[in-house]
Amino acid sequence: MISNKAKYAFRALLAIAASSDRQAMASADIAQRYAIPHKFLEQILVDLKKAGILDSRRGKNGGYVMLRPADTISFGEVLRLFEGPLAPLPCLSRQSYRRCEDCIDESRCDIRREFGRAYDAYRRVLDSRTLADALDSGHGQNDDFLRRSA
Amino acid sequence: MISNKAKYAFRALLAIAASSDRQAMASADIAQRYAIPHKFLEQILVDLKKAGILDSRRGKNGGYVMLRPADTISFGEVLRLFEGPLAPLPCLSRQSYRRCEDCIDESRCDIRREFGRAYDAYRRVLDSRTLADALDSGHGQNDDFLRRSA
DNA sequence: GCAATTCCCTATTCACTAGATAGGGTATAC
DNA sequence: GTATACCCTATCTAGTGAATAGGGAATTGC
Repeated sequence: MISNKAKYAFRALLAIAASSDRQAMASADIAQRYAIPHKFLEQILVDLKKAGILDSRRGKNGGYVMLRPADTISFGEVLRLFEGPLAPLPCLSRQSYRRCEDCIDESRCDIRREFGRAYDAYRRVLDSRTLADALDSGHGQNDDFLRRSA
Repeated sequence: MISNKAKYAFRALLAIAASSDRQAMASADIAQRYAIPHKFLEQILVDLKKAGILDSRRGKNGGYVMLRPADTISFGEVLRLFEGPLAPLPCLSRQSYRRCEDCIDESRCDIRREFGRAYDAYRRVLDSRTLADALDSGHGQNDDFLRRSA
């Protein structure tokens, strides 16, 4: 199960990406619309800004806007930001590989081989699908007035 | 990342499944061979017995044997035993479905749709590959004298 | 029939993390 | 120059992973 933090991040990102780029979305608005604890959401949005995904404006009419375009941001990237490595075993992570401590021969490990198959399939989807893809698949219905929840 | 508990369970199961069915494997032997804390492993093996996967014999020459054949036990089944639902969202789990609390329309949730794709791919592998498959893929080398680790 | 062996059961500990909550600091627009 | 909204740091709580501890119960071999 993914964390609430990650789930909130996706909700906020999809909301921001789906809105018109001209005006920023305030964290308080997002929080209210999606029933996310405001202070908690603020921390998340700051993380997304530090990661170079969002930009922010302060003061009246301030809020958050996309910094990078939505079709360059994959689900995998966002998920890794909040969950750390997605791999089921440290020895399967490409981005933060770590050897299993008491492993003698990695290339012969049955567990690694089987989880490698599964993880490959999982990762392939998450790293290829972007926020823009997700919005496009929404059957064309713009649900700005609905809560896009999970 | 999967838990140590699950990892230990796989090691033990693969060891038992790979050994000759005639004689039981003692928990202490498995623990020593794979560097698993003995008392911790005992708990795991009892869980596997309660799940109907292993059988046990007490006393001298006692130990554990497979109850169900290795080609009927999928990685998914074992993983669920120790990790609970594998789905990234409660609303995606078939075996223990739970609605997301603040979700208005599940069928329109972008997050659910995208993670559904990824999870399908992941689950498909884990639920189809069995312990026997894993042992068969081991390039024919019987590594009873090696630690099969992860 | 008894002692060694091995499985079995329950409780406890310790560190770590998720998931917030709290409170104020800082920049900006009007 | 004040309201607005982002930003930063600290703290709290419940839950969980990963063991450790200690003894009880069944079985086998002698």
